[in-house]
Amino acid sequence: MKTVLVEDFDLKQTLASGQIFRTMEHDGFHYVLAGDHAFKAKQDGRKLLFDGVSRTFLLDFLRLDEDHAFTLRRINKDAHMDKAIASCRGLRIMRQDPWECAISFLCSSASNIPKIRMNLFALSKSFGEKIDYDGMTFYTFPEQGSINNLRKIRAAKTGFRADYIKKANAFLHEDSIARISDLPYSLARQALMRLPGIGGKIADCISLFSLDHLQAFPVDTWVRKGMQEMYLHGKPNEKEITRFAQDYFGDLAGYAQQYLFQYRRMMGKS
DNA sequence: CGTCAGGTAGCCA
DNA sequence: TGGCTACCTGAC
Repeated sequence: MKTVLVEDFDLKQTLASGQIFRTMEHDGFHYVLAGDHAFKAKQDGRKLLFDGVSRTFLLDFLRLDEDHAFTLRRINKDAHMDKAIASCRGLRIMRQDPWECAISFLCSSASNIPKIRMNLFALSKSFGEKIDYDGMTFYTFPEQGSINNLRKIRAAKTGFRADYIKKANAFLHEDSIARISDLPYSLARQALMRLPGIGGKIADCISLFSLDHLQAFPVDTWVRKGMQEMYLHGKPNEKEITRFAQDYFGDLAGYAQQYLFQYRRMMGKS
C-alpha cells in the first residue's frame, strides 16, 4: 500500500460528486475504475492510502497537483459560495479520460446516477477486458472504436441513447479526440455538440471533467434551480445562466458550479 | 399502474 | 429565438 499526503482533499466527497460513475466501496476502500486502471484508495485525515496505480497517475487523476486553497479563494465570491466551500472543501474536479467521459455523460441524459452506473458497468463488461484486481473481477472501459454493436449497446439498457453512443464511438477515435483536446474551450464545446446526443450540458461536462476547461459551467435542472434562487431570479434561459456564471465566477466557473451543486445535494434540496 | 428523471433533437409558432 | 414533446428504462 502506498501513501500520499494531501491537503484540502476529501476522497469520498470527490468520488461522490457525480463526475465519475464506475466506483464502489468494499472493505473500507473506495474502488475506482478509470479507463484500463483499477485502483483502491482510502483516506485517513491527511493520509491517502492507495494501491493499483502509480503515484503520478493518482496525483494527476485527482488533481492533487494543484494549489486547491488558491482555487477556493478565487471562487469564494459571496455568502453562498462561502457556505458551499465550508462544507465541501475537499471536493476536487478530477481529470478523466475524454473518451470515457463522453460515453459516460451520453448515458446521463434524463437518467440518474445508479442507472448511469449500471449502463457503464454493463458496457464495460460487454466491450471491455476483464481485469482481476484484489481478488475481484472488474472490466476495463472499452477502447475507442470498440463500442460498435448496437444490439449489445442496447443490451446495456442504454435505451434511446444507444444510437448516440454508437455514433460517438465512430467519431471519437484517437485523432479526433486529440484534435478536440487541443482546442480552446468554446471551440471544443462546439465540436462536441456536433455529435448527436451531445448538447450544451453534456459538452460542458466533458469539457470540465476531461479537457481541463475549468470555465465550463454545465447547467442541468438542479443548477438551473439553484442559480435561479441564489443569483438570477425570474426565468433565465440556459444562455443567460451560463453568461452570468462565466462573468461572475470567471475562469473557474466550473469549480463554482461543482461546489454549489454538491452543497445543494448535501442539503437535500429539491 | 402512472409519473418522472443530472438532456437533446425535432418540430412549430 | 422560444416553447413544446417524445424518447428507453428503472424507480417510486
